[in-house]
Amino acid sequence: MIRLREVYESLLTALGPQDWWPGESPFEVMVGAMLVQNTAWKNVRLAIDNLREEGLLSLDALRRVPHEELAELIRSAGYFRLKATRLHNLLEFLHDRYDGSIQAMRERDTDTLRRELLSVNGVGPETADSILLYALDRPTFVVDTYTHRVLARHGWIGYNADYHTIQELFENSLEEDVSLYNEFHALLVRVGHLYCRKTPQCEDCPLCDMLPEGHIVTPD
DNA sequence: GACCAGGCACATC
DNA sequence: GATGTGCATGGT
Repeated sequence: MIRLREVYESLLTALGPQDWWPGESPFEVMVGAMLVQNTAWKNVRLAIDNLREEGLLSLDALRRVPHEELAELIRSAGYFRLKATRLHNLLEFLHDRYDGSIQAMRERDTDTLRRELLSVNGVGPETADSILLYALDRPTFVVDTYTHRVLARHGWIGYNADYHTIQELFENSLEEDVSLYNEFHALLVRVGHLYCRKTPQCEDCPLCDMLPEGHIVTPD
């Protein structure tokens, strides 16, 4: 049985706090969550920098930008036409459902918010949970490619484990703590970048160190 | 020049 | 329900 708390402590000791989405507005976090889908964060930052330079990191401003123009501004984030459409879908949702008020969203319960977010075309489980955790401070564990791969590689879950199962694993074995979920997810992405890419770099991996002697990390 | 990255929706079987 | 495919840029 995986001791997630120990995994967390190991990662934090080895890698330190990741300080994810520091000093950014909830709205900016939402935009980032949409743009980062299946994309390197470096490319997303270029796109967000463009939006910031144009003064477009607010709902009202961004809603007024024509589709073609928005697509060009976020080109660096990849899938730019698709993401322009999906971003507009989210913006219209925020406007229609909450009159653009983050405060109004904060007053809604987490389950309802998650259902509503998932109803937006372009928002899937990870994007919804990223928004809930990183923009709205809800104790919702975010499961992404690295969460799945890192746990599976070290034999803690099966490769066929689905999103909900992995999320429950975290939420059931950890205390409900926004800061903990925030940091843990960021650490999993970081350790994934460093040691658990498609071609594993297991040497010096803090998680491989936790495994029994002679344990072989399984390939994908 | 191939390979990869903090997904998601949709088509087809 | 499972499996396959399109979407696209920029870094390694």
